[in-house]
Amino acid sequence: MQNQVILRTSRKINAMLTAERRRYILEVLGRDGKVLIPALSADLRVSEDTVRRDLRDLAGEGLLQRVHGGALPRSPSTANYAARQQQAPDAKARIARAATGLITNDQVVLLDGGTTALQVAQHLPHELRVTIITPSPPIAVALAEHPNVEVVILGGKLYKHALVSVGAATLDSLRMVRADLCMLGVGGLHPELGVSTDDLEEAHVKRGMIDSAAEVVALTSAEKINTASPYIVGPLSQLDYIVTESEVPDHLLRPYENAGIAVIRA
Amino acid sequence: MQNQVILRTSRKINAMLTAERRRYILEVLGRDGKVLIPALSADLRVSEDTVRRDLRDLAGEGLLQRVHGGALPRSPSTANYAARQQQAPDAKARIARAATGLITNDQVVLLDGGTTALQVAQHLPHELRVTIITPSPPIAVALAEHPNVEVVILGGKLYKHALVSVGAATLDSLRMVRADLCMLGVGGLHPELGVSTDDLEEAHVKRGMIDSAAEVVALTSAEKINTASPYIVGPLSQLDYIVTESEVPDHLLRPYENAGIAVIRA
DNA sequence: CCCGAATATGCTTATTTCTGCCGTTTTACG
DNA sequence: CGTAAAACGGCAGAAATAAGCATATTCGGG
Repeated sequence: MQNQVILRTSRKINAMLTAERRRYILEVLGRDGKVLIPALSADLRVSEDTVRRDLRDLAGEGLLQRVHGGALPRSPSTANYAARQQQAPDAKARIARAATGLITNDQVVLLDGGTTALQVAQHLPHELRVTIITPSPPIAVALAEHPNVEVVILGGKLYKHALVSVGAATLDSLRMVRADLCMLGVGGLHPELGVSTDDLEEAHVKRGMIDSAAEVVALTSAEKINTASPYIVGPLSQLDYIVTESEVPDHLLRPYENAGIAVIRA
Repeated sequence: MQNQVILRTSRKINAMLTAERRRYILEVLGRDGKVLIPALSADLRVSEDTVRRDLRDLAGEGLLQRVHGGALPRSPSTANYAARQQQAPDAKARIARAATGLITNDQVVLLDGGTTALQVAQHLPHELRVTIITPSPPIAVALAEHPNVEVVILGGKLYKHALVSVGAATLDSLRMVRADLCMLGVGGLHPELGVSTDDLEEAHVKRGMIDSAAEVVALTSAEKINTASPYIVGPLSQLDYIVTESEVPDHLLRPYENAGIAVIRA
C-alpha cells in the first residue's frame, strides 16, 4: 500500500539520494527548529523506519539531538531564534517563497532582518545568482551556504532583540549602496500611516534601505495589515509590492492596490 | 549487445574527452544541486563504472562530495564551520577560557572571526560588561544572548569560508575604532615571520584590527607554533600576549617570551 | 611501420549499503 | 496501570560499489 502511494505521487522523488535526504532533514531542522518523523516520512516519501535511521545516524555525527518522535537542533543558541521562527512557519514560508519570485539573476537586493526575511534567505533558489546586502548576521550566516549568492553585511551596533545592525554606521554604509530591490519585514501596514515598526533604530535602518533601493517590497503576515506600530518608517507611496497571505480578504487589500501597489497573495 | 551500439556511436561522437565529460558533470552539479549516476551514464553514453570513476576522482580533488548513488555539492561552508568547531573542542575551550581572563569590565574589545574566537565569545563570563567589536556574524549572533555585552558588527563583503567580513568597507570601519584589546586567531606563528594566516583578505582585516587596538592577544593551538601560513599579518613585535595550550614545551615558547610577549598556557 | 607502455573504458564478480517490513520492546501519556 | 505510538533489531531483496581483468586507443621510440 505504501507502494501505491509512491506510485501515485511518483514524481522524481524516487531519485532522491540518501545523503540529499539527510541534508534536507538538517535544512528543515534549521528552519523550523524541530522535525517530526511522520512529517518527514510523508515529505520525503520514505518509510518512517528510514527516517529513524537517518536521524539516528545524524545524531551519531552530532548534527542534531534525537528525541522521541523526531529531533531537535543540537546547539541551544539557535534554539531561541528558531523557536520564534516556529510561530507561523507555514504562512511565513509561503510568503517567503512568493517573495523570492520577485528576484531575478544578477540583481543587488537589500534584505531586511527578522524572521520573515530569514525565511526568504532560506528559500532562495539554488540557481539564483544575486548579491544580498543585509544588516542581519543570522541571514548572512544562512546565506553563506548558498552557492551563488554574494553576501554583504552592513555593520553597526547590534540590536540584540531583532539581531540586526542599527545606528549611524549602518546608515552610513547604506548611503553607499544602490540596490535594485529592497525586501522589508514590517511591524504594521496602514493605508494612511504607511509602514511602521516597533523600534526607533530599526525604523531608521528600514528608511535607509528604502532610500537606497529602486523598488521596495514589504513582507507582511495577515494580522499586520491595517495596523500601525509606534515608529513610522515611511508612507505607502514608497512601496512597490506587498507580499502577504492568501487568506487576507480582498477588501482589506483594496486600499493598497488603489495606491498603485502590486499585492501578491502567497 | 548494448556494448556494440555504444562502441559504434561512441567512436563517432567521441569528441567527448574525459576532461570534457568531467566538466559537464560539474556543470550539471552546479545547476541541479546533485547528480545521479544512472542519469549521467545515459547522458554521456558511458558506463556507470566510468561515471563512478569520474566522481571518485572529482571528489579526490575536492570539487564535489561523493554520496551513495551520485554526488552532491561540497558540504556547505557552515558544515565545515561546525565540523571545525568540533575538531579540538577541549584545547580550544581551554585557550578561550584563559583568554577571557585578559578582559576587564568596560573595555572595548576587537574579537576576530574563526572558531577559537567563537569559543572566547561563548566563554565570556556572564557578569563581564564589555563592548565586543567583531567582523564575524556567527560571533555576533552568539553574543546576542549575553546579558551585559554590547556588540558591534563590522560590515563588508562576507568571506564565506571563514564567515567573516572582509574588504575595504571592513577596513574603513576599523579605522574609526580605538579598542583596548584585540584578540586574534592566527594561522601560523613564527619567531621571524611573525603572525600569518591562510587568506589575503583575512590578513588585511587582522592587520586593521591590530592597528586599531592598544594591546594585541594571539590565540593559537599548539600545532601552529613555529609555523607560517602564506599571508603575513605582521611582526611579532605587535603582539602583547599569546594564549596557547599548556602542553607546549617551554623551549618552543622561549623566543616569544624573549621578544617581550607574555605567554599564557591554558 | 610496428611494438609496447600508459591510459581509458567496459565487463564480471563479490561485497557493501540501503530500504521496507515484521516482531518485540520501550516510551509517553491519560 | 493500560494503550497507542515510537523505537529497536533482524531479515531479505534490490541497488550501488569496489576490485580485478580484458579490450581498445593513444603515443613515443626504434
